[in-house]
Amino acid sequence: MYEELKYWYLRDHKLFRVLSFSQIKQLCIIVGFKKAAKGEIIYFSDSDVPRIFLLKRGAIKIVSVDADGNEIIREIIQKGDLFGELELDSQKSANEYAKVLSDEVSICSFLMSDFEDLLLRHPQLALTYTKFVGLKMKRIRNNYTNLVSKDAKSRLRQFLLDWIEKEGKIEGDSATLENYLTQNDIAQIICTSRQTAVQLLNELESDGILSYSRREIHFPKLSLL
Amino acid sequence: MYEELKYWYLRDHKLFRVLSFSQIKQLCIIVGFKKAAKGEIIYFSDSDVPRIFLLKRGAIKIVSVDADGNEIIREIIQKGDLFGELELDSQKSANEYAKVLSDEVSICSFLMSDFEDLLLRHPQLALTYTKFVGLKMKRIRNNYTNLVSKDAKSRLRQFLLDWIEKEGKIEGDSATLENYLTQNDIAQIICTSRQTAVQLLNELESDGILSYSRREIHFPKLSLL
DNA sequence: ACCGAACTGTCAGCTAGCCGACATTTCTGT
DNA sequence: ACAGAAATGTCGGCTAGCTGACAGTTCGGT
Repeated sequence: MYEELKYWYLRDHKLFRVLSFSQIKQLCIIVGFKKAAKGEIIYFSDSDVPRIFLLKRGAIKIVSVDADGNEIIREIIQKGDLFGELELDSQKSANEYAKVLSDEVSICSFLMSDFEDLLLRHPQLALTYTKFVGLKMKRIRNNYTNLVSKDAKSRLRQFLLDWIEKEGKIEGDSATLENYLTQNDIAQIICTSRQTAVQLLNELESDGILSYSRREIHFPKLSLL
Repeated sequence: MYEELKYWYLRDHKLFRVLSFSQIKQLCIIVGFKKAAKGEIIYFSDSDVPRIFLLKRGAIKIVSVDADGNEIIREIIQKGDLFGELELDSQKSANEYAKVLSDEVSICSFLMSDFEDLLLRHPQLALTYTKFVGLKMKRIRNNYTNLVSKDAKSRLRQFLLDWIEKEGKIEGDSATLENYLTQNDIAQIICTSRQTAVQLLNELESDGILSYSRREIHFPKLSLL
């Protein structure tokens, strides 16, 4: 992989903004790079050394298999997100893997040990990283609260709002999402059954709040959501 | 506050173990210290500067008030735990406060800015702290998973096991917990109603798994849980 | 020793949402 | 172009657990 490319991959991630131009150039911690197509499964926990991944393009879901063999969605990773053992504790969670959702993804990775060294050499980066992880924690905790105190419909609305905020193409008061999730995925994310999710989506549709298709979801009036 | 005391307060926290004897002595970042009795409410978010707190003795719960005015338990903080704006993002969560659960608590605090400086000067500490926050995130995520996939009874069992692991006096195959929680608290922690929690506790009691009283919970045979 | 407040215990009715079963539509590979 | 697979829709029965209502118990303060 060209040094030049590595540079850019790190450069435009907000985590590394605290580093100077030349510092980034010296990094060279990226060791892996791969592409994968829709539906492919990536076992990132079975590589012998712990890694941290950076999703450059597309979207994937992290799923784990419970005792009964059901897939449960742990997390949706989107363009620009870091994933893997962010906790830096190298203890691999068994039977967890990633599944590609969008048509194509690009992922690059670096070794956790390299990353740790980097944090040690750049305390400011370590601080930023901690805040980064903290933010993630906050988001998880928010979901948790929603799950407890809101019903399925509110959770769906909230999820859609979050999604729009992250990836929506907004034009005035309307917005469009490229829909790489199945209704089953959506159901799992908002922690409900597929049947309930379908029903809720259709309710929103007949209320004129959105129009749903396999390819995209359109919101004619954002303020309604 | 005596320097000597400050020293010891930090010294025996696992987070600061990476620092050398003399490094700790130089810290002096502790700026506040207070005691409080059962039932007292501590607003830690209204102090003008963001702080991080260390609970030296006792137990408290972090609660926040939702839109309808209900208290919801965010977190139980026990002896030795850090709390406050661990994410280091200084953005105060409105209407969140702490309530003392045990008979008495001792809390010391330091300024977030001091702590950040400290992390910058000691990269190794920053790394440890990051892992620390990461661990917390992992625990929250686990609860989340339990909430989704397990029923109330399993969640209660899991909670009791966790509690025993943290604070139980274990003797052979039996264990005892000092019970500073009301059944209402327990209910909220495992995300169910008080009535359901009562029922479940009584079920466990008539199964001979535990004996519950306001003061303590005793488990005659841990293996049953 | 007493009173009020907080906590604990129990019951019955109700409902959000799960689950299984099935029909229909859309996509994908050959 | 076609078959099979995957995704989407729809229905009705069922149940875990919520809610309200109330009674009994324990605790802390005066």
